Amino acid sequence: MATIKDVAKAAGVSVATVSRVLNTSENVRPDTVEAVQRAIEELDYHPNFLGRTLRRLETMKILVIVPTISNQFYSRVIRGIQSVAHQNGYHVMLAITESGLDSEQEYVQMAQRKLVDGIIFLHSTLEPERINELADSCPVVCANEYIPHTKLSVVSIDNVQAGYDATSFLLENGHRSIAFVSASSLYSSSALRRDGYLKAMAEWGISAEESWFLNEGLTFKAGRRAADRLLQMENLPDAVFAASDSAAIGLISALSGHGIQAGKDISIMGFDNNQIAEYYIPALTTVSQPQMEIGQKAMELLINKIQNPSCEPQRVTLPHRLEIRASVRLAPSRPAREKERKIHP
Amino acid sequence: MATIKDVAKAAGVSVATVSRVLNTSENVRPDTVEAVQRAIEELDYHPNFLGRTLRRLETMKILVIVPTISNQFYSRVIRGIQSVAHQNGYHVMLAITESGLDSEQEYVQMAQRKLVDGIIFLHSTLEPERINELADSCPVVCANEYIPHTKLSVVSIDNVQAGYDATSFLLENGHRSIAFVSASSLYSSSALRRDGYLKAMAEWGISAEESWFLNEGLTFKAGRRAADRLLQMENLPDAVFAASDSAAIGLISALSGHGIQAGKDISIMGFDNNQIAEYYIPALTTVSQPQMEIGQKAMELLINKIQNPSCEPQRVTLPHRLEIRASVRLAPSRPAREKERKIHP
DNA sequence: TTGAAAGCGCTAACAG
DNA sequence: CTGTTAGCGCTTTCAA
Repeated sequence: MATIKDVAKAAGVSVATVSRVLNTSENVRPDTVEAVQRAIEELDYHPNFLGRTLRRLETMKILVIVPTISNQFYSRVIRGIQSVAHQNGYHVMLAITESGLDSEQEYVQMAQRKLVDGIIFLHSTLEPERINELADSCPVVCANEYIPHTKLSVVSIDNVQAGYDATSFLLENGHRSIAFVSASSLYSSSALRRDGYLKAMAEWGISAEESWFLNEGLTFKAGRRAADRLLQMENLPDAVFAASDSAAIGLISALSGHGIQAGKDISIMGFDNNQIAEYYIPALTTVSQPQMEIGQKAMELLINKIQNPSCEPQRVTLPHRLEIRASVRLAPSRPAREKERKIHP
Repeated sequence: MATIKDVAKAAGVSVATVSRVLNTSENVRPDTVEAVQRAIEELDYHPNFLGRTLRRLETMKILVIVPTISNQFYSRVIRGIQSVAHQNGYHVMLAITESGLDSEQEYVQMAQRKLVDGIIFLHSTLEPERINELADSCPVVCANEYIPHTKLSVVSIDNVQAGYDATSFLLENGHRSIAFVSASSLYSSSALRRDGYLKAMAEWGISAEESWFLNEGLTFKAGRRAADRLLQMENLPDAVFAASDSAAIGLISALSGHGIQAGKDISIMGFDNNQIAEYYIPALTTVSQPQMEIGQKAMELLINKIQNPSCEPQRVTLPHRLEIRASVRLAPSRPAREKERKIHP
């Protein structure tokens, strides 16, 4: 491996000059530049960025902590992050915490060890104090989930409003008994959507029954479990609002195995508008989130924080949208043209 | 930021001793260890790994080049990679090349610049020569796709056999006119599955018609496009073999919009056994790949290559399996118990 | 416009 | 068992 020294020697200049050429800096005579470049070419030299990194004490890497990438919601947020990262010369490292294989704690150390310049949490199970500690020594932002008792920047939709809109839509279309499938309150988003759900129900004067809350989780399997519980009830609810498309699909699939058709015998509302929602049979009515934008904005905030560590944390709310398809039975009177209503925060 | 020097000073020892303690090395008196640890505690010292990295000239990072992470196939392979990486102290960086946003070339430079210790390609659009060049200066392995004219280790299923098995299954169940949806030959896996398809068709004395080859791609949208073409044919084929579950689902969804039911009016075979396959309606008959294992094995090969650069490239073939569900109509005579036949390479 | 030299933070011989 | 010392490869003052 040729080093900068070898190039300097070959070009008959000092390492400082080579360094200048590498960084396309000015103040080098054109013929010197050329000589250096020839030497680089001849030696097939590639600068070792570790040296630069150590010297500059910046890695140009950021860490994204994500529960799973099997869910399209996260993969789209990550794409958003990656696009902005790339535009700004950053590289993205992923910490997938699912299954506890990689302890979050362990990854957080990477920041303290200066292996990354910042962290984006797409979800966290760490205690707020630990996060605050971390945030004191390293730029951190949250996307999608809000971590209580911390003063971090966070970008997400208005989950309360989204839960409210989804539930209202069900109510407006004549559904009254509405079950709610979500993750436990480990996810702030789930808890907030539930608040929205409760608010809408209250407005219509309906008090939700205890049995309607199915905290089975957000996965396909969770949906299936929720279906099992639904099937054991005396009265099947009119509708189910699931806090993820995967859960909604698990639900529909399991119910269909018992001859219950979504969109006909029962209405199912999903959340996220994953690509499959459009292709599922029946196509899923769901709440669409601007996933790419969430990622992009989060990365922008992080870069801002890296460049200007003393800046104030921000709370960015992006718009969601109801995506009306076939899995929710509409009231006969409902006009068809109201296909996509955009709700701004 | 406290450095190793500060700790040394505070503990009244040399930096070498601190370094020894950090690396849990032997040969340090217990009370010295304790003194150092106290100093570390007091100063809230976190070692800066960049120093170590530069010194050891190894980053303990590997790069995974992947076309997309929105497809569950890739996310599972990545999980496999990550699990083995983690066990061995490596961290994973992702290069998502989809949409040409991140040029592959650019990422490959990271290896040359010593920012990563090795690369796993899940797919590549680089010319074979460039890959070979790269492989000369950096450990590289391929997973899933085979890159022709290169001498890299690669781990995948036997795609010819898988294509053959899937097609044979359709043939055995009475289907004769079978369309084939796949990506263009940019993906070696697609080309190989096609070979298997042709082999099976030939064995049954059926010559595939030109119009049966629908090289629309592997995405949901590709499946939809394939459906459009199917619908324009004079005679709808008996069955379609799609080289991905997403394409199969796009297909089924689009056909269903025209009143054609998969599993009844037409048979659809998918590929990959994504989680959705089980939850789709109708559930997808598909070829299951051991995605996690592919990733794990690839990472093992890479680590081996890193530790022993002169080792010979290997070709690892993992078993696939037919997953029989509802989207393929079975011949009446077919015994039900042959539910899962495992085919070893 | 260029070079010499001092590190970035850490590790690893080599002495003692 | 511990300290001294010489770098890893690069950038960046400071002089010349």
